[in-house]
Amino acid sequence: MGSKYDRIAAELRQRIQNGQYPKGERMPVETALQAEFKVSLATMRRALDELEAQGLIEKRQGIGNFVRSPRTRVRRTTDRYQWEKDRVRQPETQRRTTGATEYETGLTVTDLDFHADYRTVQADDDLAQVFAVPAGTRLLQRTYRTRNKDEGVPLSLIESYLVYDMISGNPDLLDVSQEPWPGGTQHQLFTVGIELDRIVDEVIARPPTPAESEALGLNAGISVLVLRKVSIDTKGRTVEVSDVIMPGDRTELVYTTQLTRWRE
Amino acid sequence: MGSKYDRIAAELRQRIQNGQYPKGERMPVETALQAEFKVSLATMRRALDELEAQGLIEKRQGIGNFVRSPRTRVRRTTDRYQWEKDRVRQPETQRRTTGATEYETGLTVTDLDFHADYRTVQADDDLAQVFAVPAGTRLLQRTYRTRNKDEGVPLSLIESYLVYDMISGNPDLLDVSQEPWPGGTQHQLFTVGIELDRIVDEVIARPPTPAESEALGLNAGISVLVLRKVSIDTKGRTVEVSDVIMPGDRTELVYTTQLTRWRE
DNA sequence: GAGTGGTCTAGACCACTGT
DNA sequence: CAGTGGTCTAGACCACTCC
Repeated sequence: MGSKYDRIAAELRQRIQNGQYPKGERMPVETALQAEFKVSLATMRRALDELEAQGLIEKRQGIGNFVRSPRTRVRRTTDRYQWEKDRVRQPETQRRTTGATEYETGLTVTDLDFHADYRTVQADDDLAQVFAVPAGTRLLQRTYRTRNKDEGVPLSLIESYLVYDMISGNPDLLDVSQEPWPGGTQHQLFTVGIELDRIVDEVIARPPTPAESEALGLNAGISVLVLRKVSIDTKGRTVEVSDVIMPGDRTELVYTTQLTRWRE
Repeated sequence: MGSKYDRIAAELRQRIQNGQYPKGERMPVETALQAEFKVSLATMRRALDELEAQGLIEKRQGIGNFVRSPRTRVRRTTDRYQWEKDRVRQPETQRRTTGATEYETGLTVTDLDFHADYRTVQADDDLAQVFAVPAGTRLLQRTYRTRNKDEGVPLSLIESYLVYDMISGNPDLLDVSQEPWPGGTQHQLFTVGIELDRIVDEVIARPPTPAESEALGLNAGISVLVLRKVSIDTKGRTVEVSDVIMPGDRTELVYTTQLTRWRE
């Protein structure tokens, strides 16, 4: 804590907070700061690394170090789970047009970058346990990337798993060229007679793998939010497992827990 | 990507994954690795920093670098919101004894480290907006730390806010010495005639502040999960806002969304 | 080409841990 | 005390961005 770079980082944090280095602006160049604090370049850079890891600055090679403005986060609410279910039994024309904007951060047609990819894989121990099937059971693995229409960077990386034999009754579901499927996964399941009872989301945060960091365009020090979404049908079977990787600095998850009223 | 430290980090990752450096064990000392890869110490350490940021190793000064075994995560489910509500109207003896173990990761009596701290503060713009009150409104701020009985490190840092005038009808609620309150916050609210209708959780991940990093004993590169829990009563008022800071590498949040059945 | 941040070196010394 | 990782220096050269 008493190290030079810690004290320098603290001082620079101060300057950012009191507006001496304004949000979005470039900071003094490293050699200037080095001279001001009378330390070696390596030490100066170490201090700046601290600030980067705390998400306070962004380093851009060849240009400079910039004070970061807080990221606007995309809200992902779970209202859309019910909303998607309600749409399932509407006619297709309806499903295609229903205003998806309100839920545009979700798995809706208009904002998916459909480089969707289908594979059949064998359940590993982890997935076998969640689906309550033997390891090695054939699964359909679907890989998606959602992308904000405006930006180039993906909002999330998704891997979805379905038990192959549970959905093979409708060959269209096994065909990647059918994507995007109007009405979403719940409608796909509906075509093989499956109705969802509930969805369980498990949320963790962890450092990104190098591949995830690359794919999501993450800055150093930013974690990913990992959402495992488990869909359970009215017969109590796990019918879909979906792993969603989201950038930690651009995501906000919202969950509403409705409580039952007390009896009078 | 083609940098030396990246390639070294990748190679070491390999060795960890294939078990050449077993989980929990000490890695070769830095000077040995430096000699093996024929790089300077600084470069070697940079490679190891990468692995640390990815949560793969843990550096312990004066001892060595250790391969990390994956953290066991504490699950925080939202079932306990309803569970806590159900307990509210039970007699106190009941409330004190009901097995809290099942929900021990939550705000229950047995696992709270009650260095609770009460202050009255004025609502800043952020809180004023959430409570839908004018900025400057008097709030009761309660600060907690939950601590696992086994370990020394706090599991979470909590700041809870209540509108002062909404609860001042029961002076006990303003008195820190009344903590821990059997039955939890929902029971406290019950004593001033408030029944909760729903709870909205907003979840984000972000790098820790230095203070949080210190308090939670976080390793470098680990983010915190921040949960803002907003409690809304049956009259539609926001009655409590709670900010919970949890270590990203030791926490798992679980949310269940119940869907309504289709009409036959 | 000028200016910026990124990588790397070789070496010194400090701080912490266990014996 | 010996052995470990942590900090810091001074300087060289590379890679990227913009004019």
